[in-house]
Amino acid sequence: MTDTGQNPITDQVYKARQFCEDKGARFTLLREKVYALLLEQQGAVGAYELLDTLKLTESNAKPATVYRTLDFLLEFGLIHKIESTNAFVACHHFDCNHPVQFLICDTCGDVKEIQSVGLKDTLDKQAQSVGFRVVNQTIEAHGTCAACQ
Amino acid sequence: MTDTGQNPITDQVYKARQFCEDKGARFTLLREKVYALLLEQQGAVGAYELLDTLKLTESNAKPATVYRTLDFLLEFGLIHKIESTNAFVACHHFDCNHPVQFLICDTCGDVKEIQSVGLKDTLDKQAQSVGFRVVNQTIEAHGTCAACQ
DNA sequence: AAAATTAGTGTTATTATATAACGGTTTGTT
DNA sequence: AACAAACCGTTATATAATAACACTAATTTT
Repeated sequence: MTDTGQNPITDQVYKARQFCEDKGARFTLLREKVYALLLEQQGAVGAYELLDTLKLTESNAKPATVYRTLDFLLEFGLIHKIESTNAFVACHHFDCNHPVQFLICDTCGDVKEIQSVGLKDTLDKQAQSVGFRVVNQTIEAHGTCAACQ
Repeated sequence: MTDTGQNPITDQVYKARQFCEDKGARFTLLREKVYALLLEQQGAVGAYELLDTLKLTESNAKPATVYRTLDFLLEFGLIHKIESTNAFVACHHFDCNHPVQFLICDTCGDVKEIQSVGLKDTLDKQAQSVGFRVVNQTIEAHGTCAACQ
């Protein structure tokens, strides 16, 4: 499989495989399928909704199947978890190392990922000023996207 | 019951009752008890942990009892939900109208609430720049508090 | 190449979190 | 007193996530 520029999802999956293998991690068929399913979604998806979709081709899939796979994808930054909705969303630029924040449209369900270093730094500084050392951040905004206004 | 300055929790409960009644909402005994229980905790508490505690005095309490009460308290801003841990924490200054962010210590479990207008505005602006209108924000930092370092 | 080790998956069961629905009771209003 | 609305008790169920164990595939060591 090569990056042909023909199919965005295929290309993204290819990039993900390269990324994993470069790190000595195995991008198995199951992991590829789950990642591809998430890429196909326009918004974030719950684990059980994802399971239902996965079952169409992997009839023996179970909750643990999905959660284990999601754990792997999360660990390598290929996907993100939206904490406020318990849903998962594919990440398209796992190779750059930017902080991440989400804009979640409550009307159409679309999730836009933004990468604001300024936002991250502001929170880090606020924390630092009270002696708190930040390890990771959850920043999610709910509202209405441009298209839905 | 008056604000005597003797017991911080009693005083806070008193303030909460005033606040609710000013808004025409009923601060029932159940709501008072749940709010008081949350005030007694040092960190955030899960709904079922709260239920167990509540059962000590309200032996007939059920999940719905707790969730309904939490919903009321959330609606009036007397408590907050920590999305990244599915836990609830009492708010001490529901009367001021500041935005809210949380610093969650993963070592001792303590939750510190901060109110940074700058942080809120930064996120609002970032969103605005891509045409997104923010209705509410979830900002939570995990890490290590000053005491635990 | 065989053995040993590690990583990944299948499967069953269980735990944790949250809501729906309905009936009865209390509170506030007319 | 009658009525309506809000609140609470209760049962059932939906949704989200993990534990534990056996088996298989891949990788490393010998």
